[in-house]
Amino acid sequence: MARRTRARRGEGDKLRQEILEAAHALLVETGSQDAVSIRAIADRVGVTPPALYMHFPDKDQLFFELCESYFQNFAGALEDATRSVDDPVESLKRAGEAYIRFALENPEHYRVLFMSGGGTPPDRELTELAGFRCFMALVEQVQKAVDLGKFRPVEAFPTGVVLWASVHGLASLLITDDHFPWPAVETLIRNQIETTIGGLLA
Amino acid sequence: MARRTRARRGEGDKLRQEILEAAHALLVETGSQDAVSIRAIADRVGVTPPALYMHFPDKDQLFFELCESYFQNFAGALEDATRSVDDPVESLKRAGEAYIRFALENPEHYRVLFMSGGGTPPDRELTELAGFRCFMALVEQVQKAVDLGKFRPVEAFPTGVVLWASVHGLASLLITDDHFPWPAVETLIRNQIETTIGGLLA
DNA sequence: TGTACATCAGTGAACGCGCGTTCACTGATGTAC
DNA sequence: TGTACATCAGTGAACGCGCGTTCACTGATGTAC
Repeated sequence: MARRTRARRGEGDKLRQEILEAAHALLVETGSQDAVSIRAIADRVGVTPPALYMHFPDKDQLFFELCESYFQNFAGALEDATRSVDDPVESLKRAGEAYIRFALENPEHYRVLFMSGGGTPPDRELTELAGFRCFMALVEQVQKAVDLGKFRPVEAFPTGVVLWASVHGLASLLITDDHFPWPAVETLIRNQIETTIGGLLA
Repeated sequence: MARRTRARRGEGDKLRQEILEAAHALLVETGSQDAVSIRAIADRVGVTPPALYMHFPDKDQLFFELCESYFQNFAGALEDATRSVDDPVESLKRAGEAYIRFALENPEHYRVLFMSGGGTPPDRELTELAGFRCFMALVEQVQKAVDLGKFRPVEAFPTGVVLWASVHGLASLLITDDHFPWPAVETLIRNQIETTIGGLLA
């Protein structure tokens, strides 16, 4: 195990940051929160396991903070994709595309955020609250599309679920099934979004 | 730990069956293959852990057999739903509905079969081969719908992916997110299938 | 029918492993005089 | 400027745990004579 030079008085946050980065790297390598151990993180940073407890009360809290940052990335990606897009239908298409692309570019983040099932209690709350806000933005766009007469007069909330399920379905299948003979990803993304949106057009 | 009476000479299969049933029950309770230990299975059956090795070479093989039976149930449910349905569009709708219902009624089976990510090597092969056959049946129906002029002239294989992703998306979201304020499941299933199929109609 | 024996399903103890977390401690860093 | 001291980031050893798997064994079951 490589020794690291001890932090100066004010530099406690440096190790804290390194711990989060190491945890992130290991999560990417193993693909599962359970498979990343406190000991492995400490080893990666070059520190003994108890040192982590100077910065995090326990393992759950450590991963909770990691999730928090993942979710910010995710929400940011969606926002970037739809910023200054007025047409709600176009906005939904771009959000859907950005959603799937984020999942494919950050499969481990996506897995933790949306496919991890149980998860630890604090994680769940976070994902649910922040995720719910993202979802409601989607519902708003659906309502707008209905009001403008571009969509059939569907109920906005359940229709939001249809769209979410559609993009989540493609993203999670692609992440999970490595060996399936997938057609070109670009084609799949386009088909998925065009078909689903197409089913809603007036 | 409750003692069980030792099996008669020819009754080795009885314990074997009990082991599979206990493993299944524990999988349903914990929701994850990793969380079910050899020791817990043995305990549930009323036998010591090494006894399991009389019937299975290792833990992976045990769960592989479990998966195998799950997949038979799944494929059977799809077949039952589409038997003697001639119209390919109707067949696709029924298969989609049966798919989602199977997932919701057997969330642990579904999780193991389609959401478990890595999984053990033998499991993967099985799911991929048997799953691929189910998928190709779906693709056939799509092609038939195109040939009959009921669907737009889409490519059958990538369109099969759209349909699969759509039902998988709803099923896996419902299984994963217990706390989301889901509208009525019946509504969600209907919307998901009608919208996606609707996007393909000629 | 009665007894000696072979079979083999299941046992009990142990293996080495990695885990999250605790606790008393050390020793470089910074401070007060 | 030099020295004694307080701080506190990080250490080393240990805790109790559950895991999959192994191995020599036991003892009821069934068989051969």
